[in-house]
Amino acid sequence: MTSENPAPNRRRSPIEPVSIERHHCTPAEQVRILAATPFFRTVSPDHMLRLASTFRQADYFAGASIQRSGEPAARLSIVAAGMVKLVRHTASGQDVLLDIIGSGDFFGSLADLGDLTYQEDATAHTDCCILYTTAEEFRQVLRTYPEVTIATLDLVAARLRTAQQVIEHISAHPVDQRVAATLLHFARRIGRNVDETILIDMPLSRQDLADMTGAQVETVSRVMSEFRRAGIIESGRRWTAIRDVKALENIAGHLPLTTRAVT
Amino acid sequence: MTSENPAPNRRRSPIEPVSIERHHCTPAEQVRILAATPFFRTVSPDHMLRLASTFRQADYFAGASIQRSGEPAARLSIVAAGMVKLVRHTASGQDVLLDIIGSGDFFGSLADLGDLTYQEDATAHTDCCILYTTAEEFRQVLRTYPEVTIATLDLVAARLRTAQQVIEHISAHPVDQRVAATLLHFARRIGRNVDETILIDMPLSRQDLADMTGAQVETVSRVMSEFRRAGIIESGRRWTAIRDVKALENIAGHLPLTTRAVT
DNA sequence: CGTCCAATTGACTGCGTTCAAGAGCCGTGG
DNA sequence: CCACGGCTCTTGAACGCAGTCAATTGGACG
Repeated sequence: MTSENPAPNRRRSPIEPVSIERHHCTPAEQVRILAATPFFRTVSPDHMLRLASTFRQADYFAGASIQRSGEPAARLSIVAAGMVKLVRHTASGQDVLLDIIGSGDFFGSLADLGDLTYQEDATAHTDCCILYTTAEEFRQVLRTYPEVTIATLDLVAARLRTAQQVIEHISAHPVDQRVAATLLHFARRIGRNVDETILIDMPLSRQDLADMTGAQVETVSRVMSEFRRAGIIESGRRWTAIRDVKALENIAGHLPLTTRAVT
Repeated sequence: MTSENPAPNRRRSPIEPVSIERHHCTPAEQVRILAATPFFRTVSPDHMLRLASTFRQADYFAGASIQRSGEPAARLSIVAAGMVKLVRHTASGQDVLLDIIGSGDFFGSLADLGDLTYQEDATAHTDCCILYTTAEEFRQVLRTYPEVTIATLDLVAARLRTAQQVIEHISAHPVDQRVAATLLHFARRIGRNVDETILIDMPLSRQDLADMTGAQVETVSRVMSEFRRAGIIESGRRWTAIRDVKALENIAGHLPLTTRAVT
């Protein structure tokens, strides 16, 4: 049987042509993307033009390194397209995956004086397009546009709250609950309703889930198999689908890792 | 034997008269304390006077509840004197202690729109004095004084970095390393050099350490006994002393939980 | 068709939790 | 001043969740 003729019991991958990520943005697109970002929603279009000119662009193929921990924290980066992994490598060799972020999200330095070096690696999780400015230039933007500073504060505060939620989960909940919460986290951010299920259309390996939940690959695999056997989820190479959100929420303890539904 | 005549083998508690925390601040002290806070360092004295008038004061005895998670996030609070515990109670009954903060630190709501209810309990860890303003008033302050917004952003960004460090530790390091890192965390914040040791002059129960490291009381007790037997630490009812910082740093993996030396 | 890597599953180990009992320390009240 | 009660802390012993090691499967791609 070919891929045109799916197996009877298992529906075929719901992401049709493996949508190719945009790999480069025109200047007009840059402005549009930046303006839509939580940072700059309040900025008027003409100011936005000048402001966007302080940003440069860089494209990366999946797997490429964007920034490395320990390097001087020189840039503030915003994801224009694609997804970026934020990873801390520990001395013991275990990786800690802080988050996988998408279009409109930021990473890098906010130019806090104490923030002299990057604390984590940023890697292109898919092919992606990054808009970046220097820490100093962004600092200048903050001084010029106070409403941007407030927006930035809200973004960082939201991320702090998420981080504290993660601390709670890793401190006090068993692995299956943490995996469930992580799946709901992505469902809320990028989930789309498809065929009575919530489709998470992104690569999310067992290793990724393990690094996000502070667990081992094998453990996550067992948990995911359990979920699959219970009819709660379904997953393929580049996607995961939640068939029974209620069940997942029950397992996660009614406490999803992120509240915001939109990015 | 009286407390004037210490036991031969064990030096007596190094905190002399169990210093009584100030329990109420005069208006002048309020202004001085607020002005010394990272929020308002850049504000000129005359502006500071007006600004301080938006704050009210409340005093709490040790153990008293200051805010409860789930309540509407109406206040931004700053610790004027004493120490405050920030705790999340989990459904399973286990507590997660996010931090114990002191003079100049803040907690509560930054008036982020999404931050509608408190995410954690705040409890008076010692007798303490809290200066608070409403979330709305503080929002107005941010709009009026952009440099305060930038300072706030830096504070929240620093706290985010600390939280991510905690995530790394709890995800990837065994309990003894986490306890060591937590002791160093407090040593850097409030440690004083006394008799070749670093004295952490605050109540810090095994339960507190357990809740901060995501471990159980018994496990922390074993680890601390191990440290004591190795001559690394010494501890009493209201204090902990580090005799061998290098050893602790080695155990923690040269990665203390906080970098800043001053509050 | 063969190679490579992710995922799965099983068996065993061990760190940390859980359960339980005892020791130390302190405030209180007789 | 000492005895009592309640608390935290400590230590021991057994259990269990998750980690580790190892072998196999399965899917993607050249």
